[in-house]
Amino acid sequence: MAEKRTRSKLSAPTRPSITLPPKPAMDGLFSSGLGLSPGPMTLVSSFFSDLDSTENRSFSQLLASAMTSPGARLPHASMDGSFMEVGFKDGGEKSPGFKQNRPLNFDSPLFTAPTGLTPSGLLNSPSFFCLSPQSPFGISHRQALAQVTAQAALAQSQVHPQTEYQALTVSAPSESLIRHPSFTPEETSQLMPPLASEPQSSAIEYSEASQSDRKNQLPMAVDKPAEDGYNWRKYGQKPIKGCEYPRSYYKCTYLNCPVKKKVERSADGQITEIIYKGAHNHEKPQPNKQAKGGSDGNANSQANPEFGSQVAALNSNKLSETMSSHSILGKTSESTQAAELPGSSDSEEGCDEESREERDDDEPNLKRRNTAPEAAVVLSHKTVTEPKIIVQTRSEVDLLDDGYRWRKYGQKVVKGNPHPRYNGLSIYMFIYGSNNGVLAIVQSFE
DNA sequence: AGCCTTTGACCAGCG
DNA sequence: TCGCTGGTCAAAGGC
Repeated sequence: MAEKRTRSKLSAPTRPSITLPPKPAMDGLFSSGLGLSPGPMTLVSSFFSDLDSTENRSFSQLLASAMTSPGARLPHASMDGSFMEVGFKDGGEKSPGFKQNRPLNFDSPLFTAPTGLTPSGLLNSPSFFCLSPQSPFGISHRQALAQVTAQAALAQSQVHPQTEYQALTVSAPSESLIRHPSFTPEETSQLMPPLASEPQSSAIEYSEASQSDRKNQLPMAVDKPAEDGYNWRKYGQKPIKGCEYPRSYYKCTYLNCPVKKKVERSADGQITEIIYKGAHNHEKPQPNKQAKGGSDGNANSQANPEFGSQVAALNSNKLSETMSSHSILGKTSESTQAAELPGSSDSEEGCDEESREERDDDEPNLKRRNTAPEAAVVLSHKTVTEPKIIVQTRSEVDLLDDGYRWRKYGQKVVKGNPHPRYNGLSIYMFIYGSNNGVLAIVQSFE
């Protein structure tokens, strides 16, 4: 193959120079030295302002309407009141330059979120639309297990002093978690026992392991990736237009394992997105069987810039600063333009929160989460933004049928997505506990 | 020696 | 057809 290549073109493609293309104004916002990066739910709020360009509905209304949309049907359609316990403190602060920044009514107590982040930014974030609608992505079952474990540890930390929380945050995998369709509810619940009860062994294990890792990682190993339990080998990287850091490509090093992942970083070097593709066909390697370099799951992590940078960032930033949703950074204008903002047709029907709450009570089988979320964006007053994980599922049903509550609150059409029905990126809010939420971003394909 | 990252090149898809 | 971009390969070198 190499011969073939050498025979063909000799002219290497010109590497795109970083000439600062018209990046979304959001980027400027977040890198403008505000100090406090926007929180994930601010993204959400702005996203709805985009979705609904003709009406001035409140965020909760949008949530409610989206809730009843066909594409967002909840198999156990119900919402517990805890969802409403979370106050959305963002006053509708939006990113300048966003296409449509209609003010929203954020009086409705939906989320707690740091200010300055717009959901539109999330949806328009560079990485958000970098997904290829053609390839069937899917975070592997075991991968998700590992991530859930890690995220559980993170959640545990939320009840501890901030310093410890930060430490755990650093130790947590940079891959934040997302609801994964391959999880059975039983498995998930096993991993996520009630926070108030006994500590999660898995989480503790992870925490302990990562503590030792921290000792090695924090001071020096800036480039070390975080752990997801698997060994990865970097097989390529590509510069991203307008982004200082390239996108990196990793393969699972297990023999014949097809799993790959892409890692993208924001302009400040923090991981913005991790996209898994495929499912592992093997057990997660034992810690002592993982390649040296170790617990981070990236066997040879001596120079892995993506993960370590986040560690460094988390280590150097104050907690409030780490709340920034770097998952929205680094977007190129092109990829932003690649997505349109249709009025979410399935958000038309209204559905009030109260009725959902009632349904929730009628759905004893619906799992109620009191523990850490396992998704990309964790919302609470001690939220730390993790890089966004995007999972491509076969359809939204895969997500919605996993036994947990998901509320669809947004959808965007992805250009060229052939999926006849789910032709866009869907965003789900996972409802659990009292003051946390999980953001799941699903791209349908087929 | 083995496994990794780096890096330039190749290929396909798309507009 | 051309240029751009995403994804991948594989040689080279490092640890």
